[in-house]
Amino acid sequence: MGRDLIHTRPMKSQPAPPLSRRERNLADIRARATQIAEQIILDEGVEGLSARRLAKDLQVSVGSLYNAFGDLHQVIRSVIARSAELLANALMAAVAQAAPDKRSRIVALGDAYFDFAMAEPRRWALMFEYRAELEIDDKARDFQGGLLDMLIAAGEADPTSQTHRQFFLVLWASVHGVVSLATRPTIVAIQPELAKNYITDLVDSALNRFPVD
Amino acid sequence: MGRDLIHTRPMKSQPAPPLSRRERNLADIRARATQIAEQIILDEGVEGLSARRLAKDLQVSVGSLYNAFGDLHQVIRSVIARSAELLANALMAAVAQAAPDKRSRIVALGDAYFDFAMAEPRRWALMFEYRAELEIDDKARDFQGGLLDMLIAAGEADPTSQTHRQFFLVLWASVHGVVSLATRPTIVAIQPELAKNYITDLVDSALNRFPVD
DNA sequence: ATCAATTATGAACGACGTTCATGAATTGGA
DNA sequence: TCCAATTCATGAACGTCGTTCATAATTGAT
Repeated sequence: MGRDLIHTRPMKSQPAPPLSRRERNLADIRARATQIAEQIILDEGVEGLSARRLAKDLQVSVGSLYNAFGDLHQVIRSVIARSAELLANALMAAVAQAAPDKRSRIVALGDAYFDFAMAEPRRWALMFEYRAELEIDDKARDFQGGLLDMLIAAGEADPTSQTHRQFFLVLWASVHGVVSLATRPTIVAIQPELAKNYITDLVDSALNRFPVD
Repeated sequence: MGRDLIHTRPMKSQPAPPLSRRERNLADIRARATQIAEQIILDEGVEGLSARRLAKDLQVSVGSLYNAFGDLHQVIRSVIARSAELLANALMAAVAQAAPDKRSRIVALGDAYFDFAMAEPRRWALMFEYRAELEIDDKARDFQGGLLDMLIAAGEADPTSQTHRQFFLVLWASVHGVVSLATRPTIVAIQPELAKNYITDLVDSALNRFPVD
């Protein structure tokens, strides 16, 4: 199972940070476990992930896995954290490439959010629909607050104004809802090509009603 | 596209068709199992439900439970079906009590959808965010199509027009998204009292943009 | 080379979903 | 009423799950 598409294993070169062998091994296990767990979740959903299987794929004992993570939830949290980075990067790239007017930037954000979810629905579901005891997670809250801030910045709104924040929160929620329905096969179908129009409509509609300007 | 909103399957039937003792017992187990499973799910989420625990609470062997349901997923499906009835009833009651103009009716629908989710978040999550192998469920699709029909009727729109259907689908998706964020504690907070305003705004915004009238 | 501290290991524990042989109960026809 | 035939209830059993733990191996520093 050698599927290392990326060189995440730093071999034994460039020991600028004096990481002990133990620490390096621990970090290595954590990194590889996150990678493999992510692949399993993307392929089969979070239900397909198990400690034993992860350990076997890692060529490591269950005990070692638990020594590196303490909990299977922590592995999942790690995948969520990585996914948060990916989403943030995708959104930042979208605004960067968008035309410099705020309508274009907001539409670009909505489209990118939608594309991200449709490209890997299970990853999106893990981030926004996975309910587990890891509910009370400050990092998740911060991350999602960051998404909102990004949207507010794209809209050139006042990040300190509660009115503005709420306004863009509803906009995000609306796009979020379209994505939630679109990624769910059991729900009345939303064709992907139409969803983009929906999002554009939502943004236009929102901008028309934006308080002050 | 005509579909029954509710699949009224009377669980506990004592009427004319003479139910054999076996059938009655089977039906009784199914009804009680659904009831107890619902309570567990409402209290602890769907993760708290297990066949052994359900059987013990039912004072019945696991085998009997499997004889009545064949699958634990079927018990969950049964709870979902019951929840679908509850939501449909709540929405119908909301339109019935609303003022007779379409704006009031649509707002009432949105508010009722929100109230339903906030009153029992785990039930709502089970219906709309629970991802399992029961994905390909025609009944769920029909039910959700029924919800959309109800909304279209409340908006006095043309149920055969794809444009109208899509329009109200986006409206539903928007409210759905607000609910999805509001029921999720890890996500940036949406205060319940504000959410109602959001929904009203969404409806007004939608009605302003409604094609033709 | 020695040794205390840390890490790796996999057997073990209890709980899970599900199946199955076994025995008890119910049925319809005699 | 009785009796096969059919159906149902039961709990032990299977494999897997998350997690723990005594034990063995390995480490860094001497």
